[in-house]
Amino acid sequence: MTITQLYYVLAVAENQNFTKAAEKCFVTQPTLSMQIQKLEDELDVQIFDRSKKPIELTDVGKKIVIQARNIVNESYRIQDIVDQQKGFIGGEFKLGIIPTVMPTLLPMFLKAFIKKHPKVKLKIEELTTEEIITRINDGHLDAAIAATPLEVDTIKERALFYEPFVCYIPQGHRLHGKNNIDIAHLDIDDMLLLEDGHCFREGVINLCKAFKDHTDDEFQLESGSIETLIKLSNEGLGMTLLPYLHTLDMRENEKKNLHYFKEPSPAREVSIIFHKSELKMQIIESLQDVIAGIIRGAIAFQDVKIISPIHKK
Amino acid sequence: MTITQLYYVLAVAENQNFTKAAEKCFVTQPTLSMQIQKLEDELDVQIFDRSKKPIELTDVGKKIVIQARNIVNESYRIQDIVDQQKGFIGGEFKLGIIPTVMPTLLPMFLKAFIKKHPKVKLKIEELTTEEIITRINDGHLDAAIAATPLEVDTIKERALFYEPFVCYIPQGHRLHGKNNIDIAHLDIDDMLLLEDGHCFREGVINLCKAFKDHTDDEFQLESGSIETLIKLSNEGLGMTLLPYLHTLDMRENEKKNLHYFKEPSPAREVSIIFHKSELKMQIIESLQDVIAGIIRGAIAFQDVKIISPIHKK
DNA sequence: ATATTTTTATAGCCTAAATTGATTAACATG
DNA sequence: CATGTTAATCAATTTAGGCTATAAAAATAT
Repeated sequence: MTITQLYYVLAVAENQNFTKAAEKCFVTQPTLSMQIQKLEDELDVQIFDRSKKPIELTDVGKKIVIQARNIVNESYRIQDIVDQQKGFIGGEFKLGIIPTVMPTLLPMFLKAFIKKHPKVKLKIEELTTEEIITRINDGHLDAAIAATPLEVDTIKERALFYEPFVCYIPQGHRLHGKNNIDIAHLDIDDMLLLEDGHCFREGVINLCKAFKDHTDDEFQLESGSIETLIKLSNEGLGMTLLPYLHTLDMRENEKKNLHYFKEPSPAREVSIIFHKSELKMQIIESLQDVIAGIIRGAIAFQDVKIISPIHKK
Repeated sequence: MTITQLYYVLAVAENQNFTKAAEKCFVTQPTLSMQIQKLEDELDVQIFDRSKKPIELTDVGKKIVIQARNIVNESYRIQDIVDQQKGFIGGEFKLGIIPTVMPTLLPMFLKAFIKKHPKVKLKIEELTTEEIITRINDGHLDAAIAATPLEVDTIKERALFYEPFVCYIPQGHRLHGKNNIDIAHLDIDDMLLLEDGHCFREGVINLCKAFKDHTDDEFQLESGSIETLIKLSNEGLGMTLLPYLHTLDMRENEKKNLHYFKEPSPAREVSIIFHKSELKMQIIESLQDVIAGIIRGAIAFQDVKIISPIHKK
């Protein structure tokens, strides 16, 4: 058994296809076929059920894949140990960011981070929380920035900052003009929400539900971006909630529609998250430092109440 | 990097010698030299400091060895998964047993276990607790039977039974004839003890210390076996404590000298212990079942007070 | 039902890597 | 200084991994 063989198994299991997996591994398909057969012979067990199309894992195969993932990850850590010893911070680093954090936070820290670590090849992807969790678990992401707590036991979290929710209430709305909004005043029915899949949406729903038990899940107006949300709100279609950082670079005439919650303001916890195996931990910690340093000053709310970003049934 | 290379590194680290390590791996010394050099080249770091005699690990080397141990162990688990799937219970199984448990417990379960699992090649070694911990950690033991709790975070414990301490008090001793001995009556100064390194000794000391603060560590009479302890006691050199199972097959005239503690009787917890990686878990669980089944009935004390087997400073 | 496409397995070949035996170099020890 | 021990080096051999080409099997289209 070799680490390479295990790596091939992972590739085939992921792609459910020898040919595609071979491309990902930069070898030819016969190479994969043979190495996997060799491993199956050695263990004297079928890992893949080749009678199914697309190809499937057998029951043992599934367990072997989990273990293979472990071993391959742990093998990466040896290079990690060496890098750490040498103080070398570099290589590819794949970071996921949720859509509602991406446009505001990324410009704040990206330059500083690249300057600090020119040898790190940052690859940033905008992904939903769900996609992030999958990719951290299968090793396709080294870390991510997401709203927490997530309660996923394979993933560790380190809080970066607490970002308050701010009300955007257009003129003519019943709450317009009021400041120090109380959570109890919110009504999910005149609240514009992001599309399904955004954890900020879940946060808002959780917040509203905290005071009113609302089982009807059919929200009428939904949008894919916060910018659109603001425009829809301006059209008089309802109020909406914005993450605090989004309110910093708004036009002056729109800023007039911002209304803050009375403290403790509801807020989301934004964290850097990563697999519990703690691979590339130096880079993660450095990124954490950079963001924490930049955010300090930008957000200065004292007392916040953290809203869960996950949908509870 | 290959699993084989990591295995070679472990062998050299353990033996501090390429030639001996090569023998253990069933390859020639140049093979080891070359493979380890190759790994060092690939990682671009020295794992061994070859200027020292005997050869030593570098600082990174030490960390790499820990990680290599992980990876090699995890790779064994793949075969474990396959075996488990097939319901195959077999292969080599290395079990350590502490000296004060060995002679009484081993005869009780050995036959039954061998009969239940004829394909398992049992290798049993009598070892002190300290040796057992080292060998479980470095993978030279699959499991062991020892007094617990040990508080070693790499090792898991499963209690098998609670074995009460029984007083052996020769005629003429101040406590002779009394039954329902109270712990408070014990005096470490007229207590015969096992040699250093036996955890039963530590247990007895902890027990005596519980009531009298005794800092003088110079015990006069010490012995390497419980049999000798009894003989010394018969010579009028003091009383001693015996593990309950030892009292079952004593001669009748010696049984007269046994005095039980009043409940809750002090007792040692005897457990099957194994590395947290839980390799060969089917065998371990089966062994646990066999021993638990046999001991049931042999020990029927209701209320016991567990004495720690470790020396606390 | 047949042709076409897609996908995996097989075979033969080549190259690179692992291993060995023999030898050398370095070092410690009597 | 000689001797024994131990790791490194070198050339030779074996083994294993990978490639190209091709066959076989299965799915899809005609």
